Amino acid sequence: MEATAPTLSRKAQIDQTATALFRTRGFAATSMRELAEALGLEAGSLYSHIKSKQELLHRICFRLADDFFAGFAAATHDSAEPAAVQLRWAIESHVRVLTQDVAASAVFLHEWRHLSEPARTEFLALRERYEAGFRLLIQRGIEQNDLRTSDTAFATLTLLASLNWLPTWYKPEGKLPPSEIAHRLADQLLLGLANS
Amino acid sequence: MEATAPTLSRKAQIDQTATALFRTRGFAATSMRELAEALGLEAGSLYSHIKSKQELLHRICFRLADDFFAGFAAATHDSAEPAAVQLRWAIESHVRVLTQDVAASAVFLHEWRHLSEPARTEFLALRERYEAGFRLLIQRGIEQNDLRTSDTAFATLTLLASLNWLPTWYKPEGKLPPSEIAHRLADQLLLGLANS
DNA sequence: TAAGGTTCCTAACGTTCGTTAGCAAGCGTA
DNA sequence: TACGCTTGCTAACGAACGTTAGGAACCTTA
Repeated sequence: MEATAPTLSRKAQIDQTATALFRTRGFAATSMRELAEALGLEAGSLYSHIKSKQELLHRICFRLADDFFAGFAAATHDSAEPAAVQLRWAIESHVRVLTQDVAASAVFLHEWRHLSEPARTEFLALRERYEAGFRLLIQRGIEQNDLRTSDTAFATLTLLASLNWLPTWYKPEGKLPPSEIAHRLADQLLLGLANS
Repeated sequence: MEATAPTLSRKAQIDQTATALFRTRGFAATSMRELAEALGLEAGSLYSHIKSKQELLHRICFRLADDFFAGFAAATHDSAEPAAVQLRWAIESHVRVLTQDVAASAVFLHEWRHLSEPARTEFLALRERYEAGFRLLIQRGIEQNDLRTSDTAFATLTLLASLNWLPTWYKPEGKLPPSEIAHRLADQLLLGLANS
């Protein structure tokens, strides 16, 4: 068992439906019977495909973590580029991952608390590593005199906060394409609201 | 019954403990037995003081909504002031409410989904009204040539997003006093990260 | 002392929860 | 045809859930 690619279709379907339910009702408030009904089958049948409810949450959260890291790595790959430019790319990559799967992003951002140990601790460590990446970019941007802020850690949190609120209001069918959203977000965060 | 001020102390104690638990474990994942144990009594005893678990969530959410509106009204009371200044005050008021009771703020921001109807709909309407207040300030700031943005609604969402992430990392015992946090947040959001 | 209110208890209710066991139908491959 | 794999079913398990009923101890006020 656990070979390369058997039984991926039905499992993926369960993941997707679970993601949508976890997003709107929350992990704890979503029952396996609800999930089963949304898929058109009985609760017990789910366990032919998954091991537990916890496993679903685990897969959703860590898959997205992988996506964020991959995007960040790509955005900061060209280290010859100024840090401020790399930061803008990292912001746009972050937004791209968020908009690519809004439901999974919302779960990733809000439902990770319900991960059982040791996954929860592992998740938080990953999150911290990711934030540290942004912090370093901002720090280097300041050294290169392209950015300014009184508190790097503070600025990092605020920046990611703005980005991470996106899944609460973003609608894939909205008029703004993800790339445009990413661009505007980066503009507003880097240039501010005030007229110079 | 339901007179002016009988039995307020124990009830308030329950509210406070429930707020802390709802924040860390989430509303759905917090059981009345857990809540009772945290207060040093049995589950059934809670119902001498409250009507239901739902009532607890309702009170927490709507009390904070009141606080936000009161703060906003005070911040924008002097309509002779430029909109950009009123906006800064409104931001600082928002941060003040958030930091005054971080646990309740976190519940307000994340657990309102579990309000049952019609409270949930009512809550969302209040939230929209509050956001509209900020939107109007930004709009007027643009007309008065003190602010600039390509999309008012967009800027409003981003601004509130930065503020609302605060309860996830703010520690009352931290080195920065709330007023300083409010000031820095307003600065970063209004002036941006980039060097002019 | 009597009355009323507050606070908390024990015990239990009906329901829902995540999960398991055992079985059967359908499938493609040998 | 026979095999193994996938997919799904029914039925049930023990546990936990929110909530209620009924009673007891305590405090204050009359």
